[in-house]
Amino acid sequence: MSAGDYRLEEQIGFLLRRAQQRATAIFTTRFAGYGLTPTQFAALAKIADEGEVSQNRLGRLTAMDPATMKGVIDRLSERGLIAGRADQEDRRRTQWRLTEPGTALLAAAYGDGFAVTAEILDPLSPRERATLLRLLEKIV
Amino acid sequence: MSAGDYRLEEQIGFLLRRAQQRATAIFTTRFAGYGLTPTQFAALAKIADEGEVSQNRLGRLTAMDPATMKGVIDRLSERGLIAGRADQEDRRRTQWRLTEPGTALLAAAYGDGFAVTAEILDPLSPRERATLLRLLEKIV
DNA sequence: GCAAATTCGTTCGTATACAAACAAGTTTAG
DNA sequence: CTAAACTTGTTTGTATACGAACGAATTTGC
Repeated sequence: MSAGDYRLEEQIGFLLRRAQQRATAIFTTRFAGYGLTPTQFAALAKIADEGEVSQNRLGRLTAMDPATMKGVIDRLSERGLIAGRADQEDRRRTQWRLTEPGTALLAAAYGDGFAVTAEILDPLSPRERATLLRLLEKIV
Repeated sequence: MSAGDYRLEEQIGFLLRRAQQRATAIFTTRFAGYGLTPTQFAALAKIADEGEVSQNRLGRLTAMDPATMKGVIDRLSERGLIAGRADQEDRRRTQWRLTEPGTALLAAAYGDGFAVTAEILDPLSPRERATLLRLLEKIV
C-alpha cells in the first residue's frame, strides 16, 4: 500500500469522529436550556435507572473512565442535581442518587433526548437506522 | 414517551461515543511508537495530500475548528514534523508543509493507518463494512 | 472607493478523555 | 490468617473539542 492510497475521508475512525461531532452539536443545541452536556445527561439517566449507584459503577455503565467520571460527578454535585452518601459496606465507595431538582430536570429533559436521537438519524430510513445501530453495536 | 423508555445503550449518540472510544484505543496502541494522536496523523496526512496548506483550510479538511487546529499545529511544529511560512498574498495566513522528518515519519506510519482501520472493522463482513461507511456518510 | 461583511488566526474558559501513579480499603489464595 | 491481588476513587499531565470574543487583513456590495 502506498501513501497515495490513504484517503482520510474513507477511514472509519475519521467518519466516527465527524459523526460524533454532528451528534454533539445537535445535542448541545437542543439541550442549551438545561445546561447539560451529553455525558452529564447520560450520567443522570443512568443514576435514575439504578436508583443509587457508586462512582466507578456509574462510569462503567456510561462508558467513562474513573478520571473522567470524577469531573462529571463533581459538576453535577456542585449544581445540586445529585447527592452522595458514604457506603456502609465498603468504605471506599460513595453512592450517588438524584436530588429532587435533578429528578425534575431529568424528567423535563427526556423528551429532548429522544428528539436529539431523531434529529441525528433523520437522514436515514427506519431500516437504515436499525442497520446502523446494529453495525455500531458490533464494533464497540 | 415516559422516562422509563429512554435506554441510553440504544441511543445513537452513546453508540457513536463508544465506537469512537474503541477506535481511538486501537489507534493509540498501534501508533504508540510514533507518538502521534489520531488528529495529528490526520493533519500530517492532509498536509501531505495538499503539499502546502493554510491553518484554517487544514482545519476544514480534517474537521477541526480553528482553536483545536492551533494546538495540533503547535505540537507538530514544536516536534519539527511540519514547518510554516508566511503567505505573501494574504498576510493573515501561514502556509504549512511537511519537513523531511515529517515526511519520513508519515511514510513509516501509513501502513499502521490501514491496520488501524482494518482492526476497527474486523468484527464486520466486507459487505457490512461498506454499509457502515455509507450510513455514517449520510449522518455526518 | 469605501463601509460592511467575511476570513484568518489567537486567546480564554469549560468539558470530555485517558495514561500513569497513588492511597486506602476489600477480597482472595494458599 | 495473612500476604498478594484487586477495587475504589483521586490527582497530575497531555490532548482534543468548541463557544465566545477579539484584532488584523481581505473581500464584497453598493
